[in-house]
Amino acid sequence: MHSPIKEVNPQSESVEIVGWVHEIRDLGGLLFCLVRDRTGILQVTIPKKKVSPIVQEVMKGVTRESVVRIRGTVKAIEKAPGGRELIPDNVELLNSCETPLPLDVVEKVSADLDTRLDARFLDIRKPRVTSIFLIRSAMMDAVQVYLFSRGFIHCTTPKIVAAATEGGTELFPIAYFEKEAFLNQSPQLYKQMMMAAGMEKVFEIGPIFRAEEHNTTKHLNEATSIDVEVSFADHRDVMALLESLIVHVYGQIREQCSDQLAALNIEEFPIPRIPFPRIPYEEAIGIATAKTNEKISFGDDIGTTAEKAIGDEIGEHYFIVDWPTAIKPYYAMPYEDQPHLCRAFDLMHPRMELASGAQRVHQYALLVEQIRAKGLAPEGFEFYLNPFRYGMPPHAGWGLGAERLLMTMLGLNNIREAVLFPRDRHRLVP
RNA sequence: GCCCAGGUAGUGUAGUGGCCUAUCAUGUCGGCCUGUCACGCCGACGACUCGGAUUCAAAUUCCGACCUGGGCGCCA
Repeated sequence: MHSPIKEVNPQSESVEIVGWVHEIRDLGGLLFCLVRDRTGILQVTIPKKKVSPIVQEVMKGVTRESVVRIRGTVKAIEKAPGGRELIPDNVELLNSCETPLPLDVVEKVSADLDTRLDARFLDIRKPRVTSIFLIRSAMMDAVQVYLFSRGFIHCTTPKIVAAATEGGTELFPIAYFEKEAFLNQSPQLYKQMMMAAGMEKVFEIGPIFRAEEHNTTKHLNEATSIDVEVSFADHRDVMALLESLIVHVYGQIREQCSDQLAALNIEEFPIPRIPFPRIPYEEAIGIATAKTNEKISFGDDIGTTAEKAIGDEIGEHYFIVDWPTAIKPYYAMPYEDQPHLCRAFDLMHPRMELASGAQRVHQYALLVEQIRAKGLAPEGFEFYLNPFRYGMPPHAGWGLGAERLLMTMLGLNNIREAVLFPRDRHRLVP
C-alpha cells in the first residue's frame, strides 16, 4: 500500500509512494528526483553507485511528469527539503510522459490562462492550482455540513426545463425530442415548489446556465449555484442564515486548509465579522453618486463602476437591501406600506455581488399581478403558479454563486481560476 | 455587443522598415559533475497566426480574417 507523500516521515522504515516526477536534478553520481502527489512533494535521492542497477536503468527512462511507484527507506536529513528523503530499493515506471510538456508544471515559466485552460489537466497538477480545488471541495463540504446541521433537506431539481425562470437573462435552448426546452438558469421556481411540498427548509447545489455574451473576469456561462429556500421565514431570517454560513465556511477553511492557503501565499485569512452592514438601496446609490459623480436615479441598476465605488467605501461584506420592486424579479415580496420597495437583498463582497435573495410572494393573486407587471404571461407559468393556490407557506431564500464565493475568498483575479473546466463565451473545450 | 491592448520556438518574452542568418529565460537532446533545492558548466535543437497591400527591402507599416487578454454593457 502506498502512503500519501505528506504522511511520509523518517520514522517510517520502508515506504511506498506513487506520484508524478516533478523535477529531476542529476548531479552526476547523485540524482535527486522530486515526486509529487496531491498532498505534497518528496525528494527521492539516488546515489548511483549505491542503488541497484535496476533502479539506475529505470531512472534513465523517467522524464518529468512520468508516473512512478517508488519503494525505499526514508531518512531524516537536514539538507533535504522538508528534512526527509527517500532512498529507493525499487522504482517502477507506471507510465512515461511525453516531451515537451504543453506547459511548465514547476512554474519556472508562467503560462497564459488560455494556454493553461487548454492543458487544464496539467495545469491542475501545479500545487498552487491543486490547492484551489482542494479548498473548493472543503468549501462545498462546509456548506453542506452547515445546512444539514440547521435542519435543511438536500434536493435535486431538473436542469432541463420548459420555461424561463424570470425573463431577462438569456437561456440555452436544447432539443427535447419534439419539444423545445432550455437549460435552467436557476432552480428558483422548483425550490419554491418544494415549499409548497411541505419540505420547509431545502438546499440545492447545482449548475446554472446563462446564455449571455458577457466577457468579464466574473461571469461564466455555466456556474454553480448554492440555493436555499426556507418556509415561515422572511428576508431578514435568510440574510442572517447567509451571513452565518459565510462565516462558517471561512472558519472551516482556515481550520482545515492551512497548507493549501500557504501554497496560495495567503498569509492572512480573516474571517468576516457579522452582522454585515445592511445598506438600503437608496443609500447605496447615494454613496456611488458621491464617489463617482455619475448620476444614478432611483430605479437604475447598480453598474460595475458604482458597485466598485460602494465596495471601496464599505470595505467588507455587506447587504444591499430594500430594492426597488421594479428592478427585482416578480417573486420578490413588496413591502405592504411601500410597494415600490421590496424585501429583496444582494450580498456583496467589496469586489462583486455574491448572492441575491428575498422574501418571496406567496399569495397567488399578487404573484399573478407581479408577473403581468413584468410583461410576462402567467399562462406560461401554470406549473409554478398552481402550488400557490393550494396552501403555499410564506417563504424566503437566496442563491449564492459558488465560484464567486471561492474567488473572493482566495483573491483569485479571474473566476475561471475557480472552475475546473470553465465555460465562457468562447470556450467549450476541454 | 461596444471600446482598448495584443498574437514571435513546447512555455514565457525582446525586437516599431535594412544592423534579424530574430534576443533572453525556461524546456528538450547530448556531454561533464556525489548534496541539489530556480543545481552549475559546455554544446545542440526549436518561432515571427493567416490572407492581401505598400516598399528595392516587412516580425516591424496598411487593410481584412481568425484567435487571445482587459475594461464596459448586460447579468449572478
